[in-house]
Amino acid sequence: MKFVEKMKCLFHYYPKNASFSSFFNSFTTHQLTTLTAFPQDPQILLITLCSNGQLKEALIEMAAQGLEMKFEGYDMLLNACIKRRAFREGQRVHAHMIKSRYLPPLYLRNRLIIFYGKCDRLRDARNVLDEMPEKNVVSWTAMISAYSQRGSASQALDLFVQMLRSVTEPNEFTFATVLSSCTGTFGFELGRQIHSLIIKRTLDTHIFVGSSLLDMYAKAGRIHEAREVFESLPERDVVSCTAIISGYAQLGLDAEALELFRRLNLEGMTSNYVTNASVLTALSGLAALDLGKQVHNHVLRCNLPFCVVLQNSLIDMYSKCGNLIYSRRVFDSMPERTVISWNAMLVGYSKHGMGREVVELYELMRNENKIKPDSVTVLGVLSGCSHGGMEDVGLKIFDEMVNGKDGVEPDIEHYGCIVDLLGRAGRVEEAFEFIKKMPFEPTAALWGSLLGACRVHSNIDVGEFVGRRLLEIEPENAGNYVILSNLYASAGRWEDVRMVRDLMMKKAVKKDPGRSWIELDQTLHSFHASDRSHPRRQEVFAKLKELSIKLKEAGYVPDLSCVLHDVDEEQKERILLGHSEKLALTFGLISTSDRTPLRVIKNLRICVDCHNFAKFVSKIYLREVCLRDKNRFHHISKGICSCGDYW
DNA sequence: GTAGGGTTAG
Repeated sequence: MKFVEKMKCLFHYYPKNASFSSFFNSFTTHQLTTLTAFPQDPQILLITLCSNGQLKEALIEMAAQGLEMKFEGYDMLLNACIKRRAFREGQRVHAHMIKSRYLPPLYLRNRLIIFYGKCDRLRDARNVLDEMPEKNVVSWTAMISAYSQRGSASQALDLFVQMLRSVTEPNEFTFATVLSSCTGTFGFELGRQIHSLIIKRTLDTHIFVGSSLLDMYAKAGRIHEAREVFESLPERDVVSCTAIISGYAQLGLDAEALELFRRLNLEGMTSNYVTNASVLTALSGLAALDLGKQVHNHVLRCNLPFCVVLQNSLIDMYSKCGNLIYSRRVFDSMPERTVISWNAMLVGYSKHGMGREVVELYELMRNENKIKPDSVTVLGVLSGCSHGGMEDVGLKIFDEMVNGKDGVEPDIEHYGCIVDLLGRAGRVEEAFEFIKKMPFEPTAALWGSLLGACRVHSNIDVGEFVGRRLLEIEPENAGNYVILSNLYASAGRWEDVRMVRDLMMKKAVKKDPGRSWIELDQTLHSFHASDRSHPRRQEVFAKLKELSIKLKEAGYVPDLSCVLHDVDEEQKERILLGHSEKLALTFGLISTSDRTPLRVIKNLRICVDCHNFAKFVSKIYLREVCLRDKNRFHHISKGICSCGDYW
């Protein structure tokens, strides 16, 4: 009894504006259990019930206490509801306050905002804020945070601006929160102004504010500014390090992300699952399978919590490194999956041209009926049907989507998949009609996909129309000129071939430099066209010469139409032989033992000649070649490619 | 009491 008396005394003197829950959390479970064994002060009973997680009983007690309910009781109840995200229960507590005409102090109103925010009830949270006779920095920040975490960036920014006009000054919590909503053109402009404000208050080296700031710059594509903020931080922690690594990775600066990850590890950075998920994104981009496996091992060894996000990253990494068996193994082992897990697996099959597996998995997803498909799901399925030669299934799924069966709103990308699908199947005219009837303005990418189909199926009428249209709306894209010129060449229209080439020279079209690479023993060997920088370049070029002769004897004919430079044939052949994917492939041949499969990655689409070259290599040297280009995987074996020569 | 980084697609 002594203990109970002592506690009652403590309650009495406990400061009224302080959190009661924190006071009570300092008691051990044993002490709390002891308490329940004694005749109760109603207030103590309520507190004990909340601490034991007996929310239902606590609500009954609240009803019984009626007008006697006090600050401490409400505080405990709300605290329990926030912890458990118990919306209905919390709502009853709020209703009880109103019914008893209890006027909650500022602190409790703030707790209500936090409670509603965590339960996704933004409208309710906002009502509490709007009805407050006075607000402090916590009230504003809690509401801004609620908006920002629910993805309502513009509302978060609006409220922040409103706060600046009020008497309350933002603090480091507010800045760290609001910066995470500074995305898009407008958000970024405001973010810059906030940055100046932060500098004025010498808050720019605050670790929370700083990481939020650097993340904002990175997401706006300003990686140098992000790096500057990162370097100016007086101390670093796992979040700021992860923010900068993921900044690089998300911009496709995979090598830089990896480099930084390695350096920070050497400096003693502790990584967590977010860091590892981010570095896996970079490794996916690089197709660095050995390094990816290393991260996987590391995660297992360190007993990092194996959360869905990390597993999703692993699925994606293995699939982008060409190892779908491993992807599926991770997928199958997951106790819980999100829509992203399904999407990553579906997109994996799709990029490998495995249409049947895509459709099977999609059916499994729908039969399980646990996770709802989203826009990316359908995109993966449609493109999987297209790449996997399952036109009818794809069209059926698209129809269902348009009729609202999936609950997914079709957008221009989905229409693009159908254009691709029809074009691939040789139904070029139909694809053309489909575009004309779309409820969207066709994009350059969409016309581009139709132009590709026109070339493969030699449809000069549609192709000429589409090609000229494309040169108008996207004159800087070299790829369009190449395809149109190929199309004219296939029809023997040499005048037009010359015209397209001249036009291309005149418009000074810059082409993305092609790059290919191959991973050997955890090292990436990268090549660009006619690259002479690799330490083993002489061996590579010697082998390439040998290959050229050997392959020609076997029937390989260089496709000179892939070279648009106005040079003689001999030189064209030399240019063609210097393509980066041929260099990487040749390097793989001389650096690995017989029959080892070769995995080559190219940053752009593979050219027709290199594709053909790889097919001959696979046949003559009995090698399996797995080639990842910008669009998809090519599994080449015994002279045959999984893409069916259409990509 | 309020705070920063993450996974698919493009």
